[in-house]
Amino acid sequence: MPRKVTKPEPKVRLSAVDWELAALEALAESGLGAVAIEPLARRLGVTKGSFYWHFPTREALIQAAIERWEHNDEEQVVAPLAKVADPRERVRELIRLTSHRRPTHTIFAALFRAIDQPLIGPLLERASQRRIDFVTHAFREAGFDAKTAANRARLAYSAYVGFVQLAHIGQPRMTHDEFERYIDDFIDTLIPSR
Amino acid sequence: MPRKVTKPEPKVRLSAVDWELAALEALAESGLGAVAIEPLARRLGVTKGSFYWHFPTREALIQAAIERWEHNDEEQVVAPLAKVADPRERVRELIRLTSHRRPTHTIFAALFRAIDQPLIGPLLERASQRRIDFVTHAFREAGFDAKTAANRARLAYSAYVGFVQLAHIGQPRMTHDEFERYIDDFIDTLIPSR
DNA sequence: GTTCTTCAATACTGGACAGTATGGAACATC
DNA sequence: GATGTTCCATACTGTCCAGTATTGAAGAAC
Repeated sequence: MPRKVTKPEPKVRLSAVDWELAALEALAESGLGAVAIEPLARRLGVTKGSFYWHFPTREALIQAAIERWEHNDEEQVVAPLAKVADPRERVRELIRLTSHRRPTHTIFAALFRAIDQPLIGPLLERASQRRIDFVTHAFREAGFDAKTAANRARLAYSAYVGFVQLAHIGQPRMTHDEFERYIDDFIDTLIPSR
Repeated sequence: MPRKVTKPEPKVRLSAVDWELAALEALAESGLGAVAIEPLARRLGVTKGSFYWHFPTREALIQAAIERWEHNDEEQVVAPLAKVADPRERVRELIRLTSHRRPTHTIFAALFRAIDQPLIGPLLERASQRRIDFVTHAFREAGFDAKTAANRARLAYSAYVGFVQLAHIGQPRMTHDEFERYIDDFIDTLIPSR
């Protein structure tokens, strides 16, 4: 017997971090609009009285949550890849890493759907710039000239952003093998093996 | 002297079409959330009493508006291209056509940000499938095998979707020439000139 | 010029949520 | 075991919007 659809977690006591994590969860599941005090409170089994002790405002929660995500994302995606010496292999790894859905990419997609919101736009601008720079640098190391490297990085990143959106409606209805084949083609197209 | 920021259009009398066009305008400017009866009424210089004469519900308005967009889009983008005989040239034209911002692409981007909404998801699924099929078919005619054509079409469409999103925050801050060069590289990458 | 149809204004109800104010319960500390 | 701190509940207010009900006004039809 499921304990209740929206698990009102009879947690003893909450901290600000609990609210941040719940916010990210709601964001991933149902978008930024679902990051609302009262629904989150219901979800956590408390009332909004709790929330306003930990945060002054909804915006502060969103701020804290996305900072947490940004930090976590940097740590789990960018940092591990910096160690890969061969630039072609580095890009291959990046694509492989980002092409398999993980919670952080679900959040990434949700953020893009909220790109109009005041805090989210600048966040995505920063994140996008970092990623594009990362790939541009790798392409340069791989021997492309500056302009070509920049363009190809933009192309790769755009394709990633688009793919993440499409995956959200399950548009590229593919089997696992088809998907792998797609990724391989993707890589071959962007990084021709000379 | 601007007549007033939100132009309360002292129009004599409105039709359902006026509401649909206003809905599309609001959608393009501020997303689906802005397609709300009362704000639109203010914008049109009337009250919601008018709206509920023409439409039974907000959903009906959205339905009508996106149908209008879908029809218009089919007529202005897909149809003209079907005439281009050479498949490579056809894809080139498509990319050129869709890479320069026009109102319909702004709407396309806004729709993607509302992909969670009940009416929008299925719409984008249909539209995406049509576009991907279109490009896949062109690639097949250009001599690619079935799988490669499908993958490359997916890649191209994903890049388009991502690009449209990024353009919304002005992320690929490019001059006109840089942009043209980017498009050329994009085309060369996807359709190598043998 | 009266009647019918079309469009719009006014004045509601109701729901969802942000934010405030205040009181209460549990816990630690001394 | 009284006191202070931490966390939460309750009970508000205010805002925005969907949807309904009713009335009113302008033009068309007769």
